[in-house]
Amino acid sequence: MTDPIPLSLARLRRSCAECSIQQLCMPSGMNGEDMERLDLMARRRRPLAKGESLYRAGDPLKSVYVTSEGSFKTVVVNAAGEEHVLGFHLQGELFGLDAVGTGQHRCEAVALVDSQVCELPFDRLTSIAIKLPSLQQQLLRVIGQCADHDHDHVEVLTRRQASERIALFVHGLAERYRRSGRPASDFHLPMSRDEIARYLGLALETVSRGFSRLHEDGIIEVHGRRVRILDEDALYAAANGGTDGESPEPRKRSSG
Amino acid sequence: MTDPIPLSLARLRRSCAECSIQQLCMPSGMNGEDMERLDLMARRRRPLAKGESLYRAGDPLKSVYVTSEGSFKTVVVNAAGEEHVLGFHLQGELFGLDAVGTGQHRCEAVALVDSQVCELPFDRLTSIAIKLPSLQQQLLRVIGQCADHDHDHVEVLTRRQASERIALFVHGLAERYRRSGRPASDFHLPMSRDEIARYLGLALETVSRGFSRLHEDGIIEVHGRRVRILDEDALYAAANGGTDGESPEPRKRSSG
DNA sequence: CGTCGACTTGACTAAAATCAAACCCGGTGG
DNA sequence: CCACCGGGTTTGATTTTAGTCAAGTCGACG
Repeated sequence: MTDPIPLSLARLRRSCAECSIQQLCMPSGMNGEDMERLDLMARRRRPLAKGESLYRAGDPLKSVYVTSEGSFKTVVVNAAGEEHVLGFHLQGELFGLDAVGTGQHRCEAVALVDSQVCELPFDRLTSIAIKLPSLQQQLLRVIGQCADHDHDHVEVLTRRQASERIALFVHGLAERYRRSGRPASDFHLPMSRDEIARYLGLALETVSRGFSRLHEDGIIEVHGRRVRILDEDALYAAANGGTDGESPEPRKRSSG
Repeated sequence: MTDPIPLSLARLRRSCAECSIQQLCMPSGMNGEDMERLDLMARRRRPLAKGESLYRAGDPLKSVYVTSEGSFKTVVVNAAGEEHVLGFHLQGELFGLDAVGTGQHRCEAVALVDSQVCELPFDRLTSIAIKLPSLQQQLLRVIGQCADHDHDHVEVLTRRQASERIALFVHGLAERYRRSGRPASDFHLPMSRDEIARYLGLALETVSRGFSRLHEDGIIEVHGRRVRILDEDALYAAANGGTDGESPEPRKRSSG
């Protein structure tokens, strides 16, 4: 593993500016003392090397986390020993809320690449929220948005066609890159085909074929983990049964 | 549709005693005034006839709800016009939190049978929570538990085999009935095969076959919507690849 | 008693899983 | 510099599974 990236102050500022819960860390209606406390709290950053776990299933809820550099996956291992991927957590995104319900984490969070998290001790967060209605509101909203991610996941999983799931997945990633102020139509996948497959409930070969097919159709360009979206509308159409960009008649596959 | 059930006081008390968010309505460390306000708030009950919608996608967040009688489903209709079922909400269960993230409901809630909900205006809930730390804690926990339901749904959907999804679904229902103090191994499904199929991401015929198979195997007894669990361990095993109660060799299908 | 809707069952078809083999690329060492 | 290695990825051939189409059954209700 390579050494953890030394944290540059400029990068830190940028990552905070792009953070999904920026309003938690720097709410406007906050007095100096609270501000200072929250600032201290949120500053606690932690580096993780690729493959390292931030928490594991069964760990007690201590903190929630925001990816400040890199990316994470959350996984559960079922009774049969298979790993299911519950989510990917890109830069600026909050995760770790799976423990709020029971007080214990239900899944394991693993760094996909060398990464940094911003750690938010949960009890401090709630104790400040009690004093600060706007923070409480914001906290609730952020939690709600995490639930929305789960709903998005469900939406992907209920797509019948594998090709639709894959297109929707790529489209969703692009959306999230855009939201965090990063190029949305040209990016590097932090996760393997296998991990995508375990997220989409498919075999890894099926995922690979799906990517190839989108490439063939001129919707995206793929080269390993490098993805470039050529036609976002067609991608979205492909995610919804291909009623638009796709030809309704059975496609001719190559020349044979 | 039949008339809404007239609310009996006895039933009301019972349903409150079994409610998942009972601690929200009757927290212990609460002064008299708060108690009274919360009581008033929570008492607002509303009957819905089978098929009626409680809210629709796009509706602004007003309240969250607890099923006090009957049951609900939440659904989204996708671009292709297909209905996907996101969840079922049995007696005593909280729902409607899908609007917390954006302030608007993302899905529609429909009564599966003639039902009653206990309506909790969200702004009042949060404004009381600000004054009452224990309520805030509890509120967060309850929201977290709703997110857990979504995770359960994901877990079901990532099961490869249709039979596993179905077994896990039945098992999960039993769990929930048990939790709400109802018979857990002999119950009546409030939803149709079609609705189960749309929840599990399967064709309704596949769901029907799955039930029949569990019946054949002596794990459950099914007669339409009447379900009786004969062997809970085997059911759980069937949900996890059937490594236990199931025979590993290819099964002989009946006699002919 | 007939009708309707929900459910079940069967036969066939389409799709994705599986098994298996190549491929590409970055890194390593000769 | 080039041969070799290994992980991740792509591609192909085959098998298994669930979806689709279609017919039939069951039960509730008018």
